[in-house]
Amino acid sequence: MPPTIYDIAREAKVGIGTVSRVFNNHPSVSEETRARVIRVASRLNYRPHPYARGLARNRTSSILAVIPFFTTFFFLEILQGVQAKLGQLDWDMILYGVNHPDQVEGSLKHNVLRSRVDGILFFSMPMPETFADQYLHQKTPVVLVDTNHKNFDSLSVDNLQGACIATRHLISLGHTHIGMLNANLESVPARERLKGYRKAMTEADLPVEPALVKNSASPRLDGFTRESGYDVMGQFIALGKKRPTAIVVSSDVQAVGALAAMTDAGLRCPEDIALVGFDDIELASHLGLTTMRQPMYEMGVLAAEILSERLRNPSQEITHTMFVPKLVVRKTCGSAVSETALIKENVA
Amino acid sequence: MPPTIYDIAREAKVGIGTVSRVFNNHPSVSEETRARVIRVASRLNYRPHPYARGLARNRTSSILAVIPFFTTFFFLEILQGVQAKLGQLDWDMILYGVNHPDQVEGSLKHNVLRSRVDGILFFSMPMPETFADQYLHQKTPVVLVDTNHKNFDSLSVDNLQGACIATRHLISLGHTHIGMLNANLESVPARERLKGYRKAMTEADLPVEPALVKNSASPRLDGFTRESGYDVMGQFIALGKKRPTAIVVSSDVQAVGALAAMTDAGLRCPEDIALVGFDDIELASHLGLTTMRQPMYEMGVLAAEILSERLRNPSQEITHTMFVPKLVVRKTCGSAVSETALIKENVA
DNA sequence: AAATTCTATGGAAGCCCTTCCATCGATCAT
DNA sequence: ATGATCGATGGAAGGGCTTCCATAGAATTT
Repeated sequence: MPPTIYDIAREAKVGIGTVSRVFNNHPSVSEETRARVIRVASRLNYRPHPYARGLARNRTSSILAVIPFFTTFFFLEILQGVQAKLGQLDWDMILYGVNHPDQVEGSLKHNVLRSRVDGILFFSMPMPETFADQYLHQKTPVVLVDTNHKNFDSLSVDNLQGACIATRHLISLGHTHIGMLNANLESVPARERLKGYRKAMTEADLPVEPALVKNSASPRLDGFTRESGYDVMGQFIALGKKRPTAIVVSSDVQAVGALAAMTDAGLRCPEDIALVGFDDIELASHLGLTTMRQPMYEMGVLAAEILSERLRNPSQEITHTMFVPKLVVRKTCGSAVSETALIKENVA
Repeated sequence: MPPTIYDIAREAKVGIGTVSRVFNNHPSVSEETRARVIRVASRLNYRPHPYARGLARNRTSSILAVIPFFTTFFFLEILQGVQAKLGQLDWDMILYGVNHPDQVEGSLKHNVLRSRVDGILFFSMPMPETFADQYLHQKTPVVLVDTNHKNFDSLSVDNLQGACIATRHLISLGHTHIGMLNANLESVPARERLKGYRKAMTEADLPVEPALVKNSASPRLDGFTRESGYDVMGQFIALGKKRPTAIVVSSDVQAVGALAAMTDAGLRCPEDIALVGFDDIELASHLGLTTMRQPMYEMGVLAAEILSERLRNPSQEITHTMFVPKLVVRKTCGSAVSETALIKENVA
């Protein structure tokens, strides 16, 4: 049996209240007493029982991270950031992964409501209204990452701006015949990225040719898949000589498919068609894909910070923070990065 | 304020003991009473407070998963399996990621010992002896995944067998001049995989030529890196005409580097050199890499099962389970899989 | 009919903390 | 010296549950 606060109190010849005060850094404990208690506690290897604490304080010191297991694993890096912050705050992170988009509601119902937590981080999935109501009502703070809801703090990426930067990069390399390979326009990010592309083109006085703007119609993951990239790239290739010299692709996963389509058609990247991706998934560095990188670790840290802020002050104004992705130049736009340099990239 | 067991008892006109019994499926509650309690509870949206429960039962209904954030993310799939099982058992999973190999001990000390959990899943890292002692002493069950310790249950992959299967595959395709590109032999898996390669070669009466067995000397991640794959492949290529026609590579990450080295040298895979990888990381399917796949989801499920078994019966014999990886045939060994078929692979 | 067993139930005690109120001695102002 | 104030401390109450003991009544046995 691990020692309890009573054991410490007895051994240190103080009351339990004093021991508790020591462990909660309460000011009104004399230095001698504090030192004595700490000495005894560390001798007995005492650690406050988190559940007893939680019960008495009416908070759990743990938060729940709800992540999609079904999309790319880009949020793992975010989790690192989240955890870095949680560690400072002495919070635990309970992880709950949703396996399938359709299950969101069902599995939340069963699992998420069960565990009482101080707050929730909700990743990359639209939050079902029933849950929004639920959490709002029971006043559980929720921070959304990579998704949105007007009633909750959120962190997301400026897709418009990102696509704009990507397009400008291609323009700066001298391309004028630039296409956009998009995901399903049902998806908000896809629409935003399209706007960014349009904006950059217009700014540069380049025409936005409808024939060069293609998107997936696939409902699966809103078209953010390798297959959809492969298919849509096929349409571009079918344009023959009228095909674009460069394409802004709405995600790295699609870019992988697009590259495969090019290989199949005997086309070379970037010589025949240059590509810029979006996301900077792990794959991208391996393939030398030029892409837009989201500051994921930082987003994780900030997400945890915002959550802790809101716990401290529940009535503060709701914030929606936008991160602007950064251009990571590799090979698929024809810049002068050698394969060797690419390989070295991850060494540092 | 959420309702408590007292609210339910009052409303349902029973004692708190009865309510508790209902929620713990205790047999001696009459059907009418049980029904009435459940009705009231669901009307008031009652859920037992997990911390109060934990305190009273002296267990937490949560386990801790300690994973390395610094290696490849292959264990995410394992986590899916783990969670599938935990869900059935109504357990929570607290995630703790270690950011750097050197930090294992330090961060465990600070974070892991703090949270009381019923059990621990420890992934892919050698367990420091101090912790082994600690957990053994406080009788916290630990299950190791992808790592080993004689005093704890463990789940791992049969590296010898896997490498053997990979090598046999190359032999069956007619190769006789087969090399092995290995990681740092400091690493146990690397040594096992070498043994497997040797075994398959010997079985087939092929000579194991020292010149065709090369390994990384890099200490970083024991040479399981893209860079080391690139470098060692360079040595193979430098052999000129005496180079192998096929190579068993000790990990997919290294295979990616090896492929890059081949491209740089103007060699084609599989025409000039065929490759088999190991691990089946996400990348592998995108690159069409033939590789050895570990049944990760299943390992996760089993890990959780073993942990729950041990909780039920702490004195049972310690088990060490080996999984044999499966060969996934793609393109890098020259089998007749078209790029298109490859792309379709993930659709189903 | 009495004695025994069984089933269903109520609720006190206990799990380990935090927090608040009460107390005590010391310090300070008058 | 006296009353007021203050810092340090002890410990009861309370947080929401489980579990065990006690008990009432029904069912069974003698």
